[in-house]
Amino acid sequence: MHNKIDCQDERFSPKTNHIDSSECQLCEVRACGMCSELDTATLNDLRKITRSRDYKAGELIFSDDAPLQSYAAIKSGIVKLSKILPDGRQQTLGLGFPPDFIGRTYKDKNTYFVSAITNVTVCTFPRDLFNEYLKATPSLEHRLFELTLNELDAARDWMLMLGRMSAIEKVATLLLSFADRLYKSNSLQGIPCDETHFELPLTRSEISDFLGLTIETVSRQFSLLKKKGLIGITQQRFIEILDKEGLSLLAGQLKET
Amino acid sequence: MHNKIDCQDERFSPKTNHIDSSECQLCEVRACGMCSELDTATLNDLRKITRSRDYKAGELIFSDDAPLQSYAAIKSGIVKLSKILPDGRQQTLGLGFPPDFIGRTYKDKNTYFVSAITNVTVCTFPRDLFNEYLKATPSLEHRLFELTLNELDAARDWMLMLGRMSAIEKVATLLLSFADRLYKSNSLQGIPCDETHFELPLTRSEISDFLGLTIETVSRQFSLLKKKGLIGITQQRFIEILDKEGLSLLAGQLKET
DNA sequence: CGGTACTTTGAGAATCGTCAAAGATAGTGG
DNA sequence: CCACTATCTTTGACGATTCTCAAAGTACCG
Repeated sequence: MHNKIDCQDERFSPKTNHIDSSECQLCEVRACGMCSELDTATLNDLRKITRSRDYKAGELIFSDDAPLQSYAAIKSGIVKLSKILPDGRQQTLGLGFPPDFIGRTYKDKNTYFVSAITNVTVCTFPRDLFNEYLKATPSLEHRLFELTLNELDAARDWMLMLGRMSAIEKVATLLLSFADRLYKSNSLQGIPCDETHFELPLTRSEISDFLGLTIETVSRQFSLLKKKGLIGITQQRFIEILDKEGLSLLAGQLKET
Repeated sequence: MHNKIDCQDERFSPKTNHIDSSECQLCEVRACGMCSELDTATLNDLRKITRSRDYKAGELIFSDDAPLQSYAAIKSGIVKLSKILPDGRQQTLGLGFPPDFIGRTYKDKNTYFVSAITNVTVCTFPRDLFNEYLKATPSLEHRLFELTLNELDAARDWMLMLGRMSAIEKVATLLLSFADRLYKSNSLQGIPCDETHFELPLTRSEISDFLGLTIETVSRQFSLLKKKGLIGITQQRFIEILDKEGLSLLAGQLKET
């Protein structure tokens, strides 16, 4: 019985916890995540097969080859999706923020890795049971469809960046994107913040994997942006956007006037 | 009445045709496309709001800024999705083959261009009416969800290519991908073909937009592959794969032994 | 305080882009 | 049938951007 439910791959930290009903009501991502379309009864049913689980920064959540045993929804923290070429070259495909859903529905494998960038808490759902819910609950499938469409939009935006932008444009684009995303995410959770200051949750190495560059090139672009007075950097991770318009111009999404 | 149905943007070739019921039965993409999950009654309903439409090679099908008036399903031919930076740099996001669906559901705009690579025939559906069908028909939404997941998988494969592959690897990957896709597509339609000979439907310029390279670099990689004896080229467009394993090795997806 | 991991900076090399020109192909009209 | 043109492709020379390799600097943690 317990086996059936706790079917997360046990090679990685095996700790999972049951979810009680008050937790769902209090869940920060209840309103906008995959659960947002579910009525209380359905949510309660789903809750019974759901386990909460924590991952430390850097831990692997799903591998790209092991059969997918469960799906997950991010409650807090940031994850990255990535692919690796046989010779070790790595490309990050996108980031997952709360309340993103992770796992490839309708296939028994992910074709990419999912790993924790920061400490992460997720709700996990055993694959087989969740699939049955999905089949029986069109509103849930509808919500997942919408989330998937958003992911596809994001993937295509990054394709333009990867294929056609210079190193400096890529870095400027990433910074603007983070400023926006973190601001919205923090505001939503009631955390005081402003649009121009934020902490980059990624190392230079993670950034380079995301932008299709090397660490050194990324570092050079940061130095360049600082020298141009467009951004300020403190402690390597804390970014201040000093000239948002200038940065947007560099990012190449605005037409020069 | 006619306005309501023929709401395709009229700036582009305005010719549309009604679909009669026998046409749906004979449709080449009936079995695997978005219609595959629909029963006869639903299909007949949908058919009433559907119009067939032809586009010549090169024609624009959907723009990236005009409000989306209709969706479409590809019956024959190949389309490309692309984005353009304000300064004119272009990136192709993917190709659409029969029976792909085109158009962003649940948003009133595409964020990319869709244009015909070859001559193309599509079924078009007025947006408002189709949305109502979609809401009322979970099986249709399920099918579109599956197609979208496949698109997302494809987009992520190309992200790895765009971000981390060298020019020669990109070209090798593209050729292998086309050999496979065209072989499957032709086989499905009963067209005699083999896996090693095919006609590239893209110009060098379209290839370069797809791979995130320049025309010249693409051309040089073709010459290189020819010189290495991995491929043969006749009339610039007809490709013969002479050494599939060697090409796969170059594409970087196989581990060197 | 020392060790580890991350970041920055520099020098030189490789890859890819730019500019230019010549070669090939397809379509047009005489 | 053959020039003629427009478009696409190939090739070359050169330059710019990015990568590689190496070393020094900085932050973090016990």
